[in-house]
Amino acid sequence: MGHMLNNTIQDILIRKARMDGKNACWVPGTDHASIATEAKVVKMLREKGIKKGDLTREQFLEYAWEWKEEYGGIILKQLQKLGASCDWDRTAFTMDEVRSEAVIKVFVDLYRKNKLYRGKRMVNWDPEAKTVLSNEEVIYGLEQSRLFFVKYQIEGSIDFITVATTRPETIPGDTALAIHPEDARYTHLHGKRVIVPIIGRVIPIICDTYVEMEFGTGALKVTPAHDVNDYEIGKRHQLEVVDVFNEDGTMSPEATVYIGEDRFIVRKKFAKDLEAGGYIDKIEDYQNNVGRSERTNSVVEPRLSLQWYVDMKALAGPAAEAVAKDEVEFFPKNQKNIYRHWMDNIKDWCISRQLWWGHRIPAYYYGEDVFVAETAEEALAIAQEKYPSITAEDLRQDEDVLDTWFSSWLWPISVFNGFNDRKELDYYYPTSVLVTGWDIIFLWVARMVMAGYEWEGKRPFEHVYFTGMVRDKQRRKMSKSLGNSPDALKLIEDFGADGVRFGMLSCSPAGGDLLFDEKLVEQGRNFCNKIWNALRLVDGWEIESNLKASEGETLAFQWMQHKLTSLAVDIDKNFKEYRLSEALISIYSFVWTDFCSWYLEMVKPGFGEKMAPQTKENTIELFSQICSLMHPFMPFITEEIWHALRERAVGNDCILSSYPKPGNFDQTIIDRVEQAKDIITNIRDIRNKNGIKMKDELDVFLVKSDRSDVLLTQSGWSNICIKLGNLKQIAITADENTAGIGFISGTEKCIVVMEQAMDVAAELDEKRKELAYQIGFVASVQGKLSNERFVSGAPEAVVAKEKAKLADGQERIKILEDDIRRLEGMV
RNA sequence: GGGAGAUUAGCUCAGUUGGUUCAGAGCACCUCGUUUACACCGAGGGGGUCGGGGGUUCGAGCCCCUCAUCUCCCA
Repeated sequence: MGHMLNNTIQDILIRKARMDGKNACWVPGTDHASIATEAKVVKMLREKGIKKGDLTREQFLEYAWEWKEEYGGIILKQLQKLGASCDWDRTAFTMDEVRSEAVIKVFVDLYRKNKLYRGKRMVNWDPEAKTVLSNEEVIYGLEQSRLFFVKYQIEGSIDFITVATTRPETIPGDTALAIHPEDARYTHLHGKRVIVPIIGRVIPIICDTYVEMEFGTGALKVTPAHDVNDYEIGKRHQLEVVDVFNEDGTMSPEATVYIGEDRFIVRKKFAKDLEAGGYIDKIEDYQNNVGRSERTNSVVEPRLSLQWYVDMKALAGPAAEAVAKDEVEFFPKNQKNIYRHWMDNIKDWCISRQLWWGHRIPAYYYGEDVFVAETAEEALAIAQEKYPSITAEDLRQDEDVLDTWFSSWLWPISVFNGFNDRKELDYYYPTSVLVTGWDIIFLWVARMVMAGYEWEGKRPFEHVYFTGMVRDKQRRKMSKSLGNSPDALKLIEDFGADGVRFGMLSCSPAGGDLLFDEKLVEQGRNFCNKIWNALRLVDGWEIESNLKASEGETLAFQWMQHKLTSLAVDIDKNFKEYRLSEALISIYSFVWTDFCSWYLEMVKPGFGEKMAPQTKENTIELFSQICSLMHPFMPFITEEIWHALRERAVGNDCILSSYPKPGNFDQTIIDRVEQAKDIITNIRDIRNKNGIKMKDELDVFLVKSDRSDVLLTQSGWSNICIKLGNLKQIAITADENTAGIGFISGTEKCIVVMEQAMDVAAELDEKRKELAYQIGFVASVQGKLSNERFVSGAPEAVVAKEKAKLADGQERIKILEDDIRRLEGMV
């Protein structure tokens, strides 16, 4: 679902840009997701009874490519179903030829610039995938485990010191026992040594302030090969490093016990042995934070290993500055802080992955020497400078592949083949906008910015729009592994692509998470249905060529035109700030409420009647503009309607129509019609409350005033009121005591003439409430205006507004008081 | 432990630089509806002390402080 939201947003932006007349280029593509894919392929092979170890690298890759061909297209297919208007013939893949070449070039380039190195580090190791994981790929969670209190005998003594550990299986790797230097309980042990239970190794007791005196017994076993902190302690005290695990999480020969057996089985067995040997003091239930691989869910093992690293400090500078100075602008803004914080604490990037599916590292070894080159031949040539006699067979290429992100971070450049050919790059780079989820701001966004400055010296994109995460109703992130993601293609089938797009977007402000609910796409579908029915209505109108558009129809059309322009102003603003959800909602309400519920009703001919050609033409024009307005959000239905509305020349398509532009509009026309709507709504309410049927025609009067005169002289104004209010007439009266139910619209007193008895008491009650409200209103305004500091301090326009409010309020109070007096006389 | 953010209607969320009594949308809810585009609908309506407290200001949902609750990120 994340993909659906993300791509809906990208499609909206690209369609809008295209309709604005820009050369809009959207390159679709996928990455090779090395860990996930390799895991899937291994699993598939296992189901076929094939073990990865039985295959050569080449054989395995053949299967992997097959798998990729079969399943890799799913995302792209979903995109197409969703209506994504990509430049499909540019479709790129991180492992295709162009992109692979870029990866290798970049690796070599960084190596030669000394920004890439090989080093031994403690890494997050996934024993199931047999690969290194980045911090971002490890998920920590509280898990129930047991805390073993193990007794270590002091050398040359019968005394013991007890150590608490959750991992007894690492005891064979212990090379020291650490205590806090100020821990009074253990002062007498300074300089002594202890014997590792069962193993028999004699190890020193060391003092280190890292030890927490309050935790466990205050004594810590140190296993430098299997714990990040222990490794640091080990370095400080020059401890021996004993690696007791193999790469698949089984015990290594160095462990000397249970060699080849799995770490978790050994944990149980070894604990039993300890117990049998009398080494266990006690065992407590314990909750601790356990890291698991995001891909395989196996418990991550800290492991010491030789890996390739990118020197991030060498790349971070310009990238950090670019975002700080908004040269690369983030939407929403708050992501800036998160980015800065990460940049300030940047760590080197481990890019080796112990997998086959990916770009094989272009490093070639001869003994202890490393030669880095784009090809084996080139590497050989370099090697021969030092060792003239060696041949290609003597060089051994690194077995590992590169982290997938090491190819993704080049995307803004590599999709244009920019490392090879500048033609397209010069035209399209820097790109305009990147749309992505905030969860990969470090993995992807930050690194793309770095790569952009490193190789192009320029930002890769101007804007980054971070979408929220799609979550289920329980606020869990939707993911394939959780299985809580609805089937996107099924959703599209059930609700239509436009319905799904609408639903996803209508509730998705920039950066805010989206709680997915089928109700949302249902609303989208309903909207599509509504528009479609509007088309059916307009389509069915028959014209009578000698009819002229009525004044009411003309005013209705003008009102819509001005309102549409006013809407275009809002939309333009919303697009500039990436407030797409707001833009969509404003269009939704314009189409459903203003166009369907009001405009179409204003111009709709009576039963069996025909319509003026101009009115139909106006309506089709309006509807076409609405199609353009909605098109980026709902491309399918708008295109369909665009062509159903009228015959159009080949190539005259909604997708290429010009997006309605912001411009000047006449607020007066809008306001007058809005007031007509208000009056009509009031009349309908009065009908409702008094049980007056819609088909009973009513007389309505506006009490004479300058403003009511203006309204009634507006051409077409009364026609609209009469039609939608189903009135006999709407006219001015000088008699404010005309019998009937009164209401106020703006500052106008209106009276609906009643032929039947009305509920005077209820009417009075309502009027009194209204009066109380108005009195409060006027009092608050008066309070402001009588405040010397407000009048002198606030801007003139604000003061003027307040004065107008006061006058309006006083006017309304007067009308209400008169009306109440009149009603009281009727009781 | 460090950092970021949130708290507005029954639910999910808007509310842009403080300026209408400004509190808004959708869904849900209530009343009415066989007018031939649409019940995936129409007309109308009810509903919130903007988490608590304090402050700045002529004016606070918006700015500041504080408390409470929650979420996320990093270690």
